[in-house]
Amino acid sequence: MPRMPPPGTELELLERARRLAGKTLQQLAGNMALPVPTGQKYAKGWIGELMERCLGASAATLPVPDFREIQVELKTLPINRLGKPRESTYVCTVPLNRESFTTWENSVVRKKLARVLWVPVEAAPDIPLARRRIGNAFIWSPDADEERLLRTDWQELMEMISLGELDCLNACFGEALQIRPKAAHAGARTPVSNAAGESASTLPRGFYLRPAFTYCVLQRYGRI
DNA sequence: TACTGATCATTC
DNA sequence: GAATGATCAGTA
Repeated sequence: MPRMPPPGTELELLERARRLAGKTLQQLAGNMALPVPTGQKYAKGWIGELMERCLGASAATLPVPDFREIQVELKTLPINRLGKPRESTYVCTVPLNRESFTTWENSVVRKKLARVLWVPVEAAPDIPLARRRIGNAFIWSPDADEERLLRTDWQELMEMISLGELDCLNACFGEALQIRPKAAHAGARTPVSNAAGESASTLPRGFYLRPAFTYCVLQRYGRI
């Protein structure tokens, strides 16, 4: 499987990403000698994996930043014809064990979002996967307002979990950050410690950034 | 049309 | 089974 070596610096990563701007997924896959999937229902995550290979991400499947050498996380962002994100952005799984409860400063969400390479990708439903183009990538860190928003949401959501209110926690909570199921199917279960400290099991959840938040990031930093 | 809850592929 | 990468699809 072809894969670029990891970038040594942020600048090198950014230059690599910028060279991909305007290219189609077909062109990129062709360079890497990979087939473009047919049928988008079965291609979830393919664009992300393609970009990892093209840019030299090194930490696939590990709960650490994609570019571990320079501590940068890679996120592709599907953009519709209006330049708005078409989907929410998955951040990480939600810790449900008391042992993993921590402060915002030490949270995985904050670590993952501290430094992100956003790669906008054209994603109108009527454009076939092969013809979708890569946009102008940029490296982002939350500014004071964004960080405050994320911290407030994170603290509210984690407080509900630590109070044992997981059952009434749905995707409606959180202004920028929300919690939604993150599982192979609705029957999946993961261990959870409840309010009484007893162990139980529940559907695995993930933290996601709402499209409205990533849209603001796009407007502050980027353009397609 | 946007949003929530559900789901799909791959890898370890 | 659980982590990664996400998008699908029903419905409000």
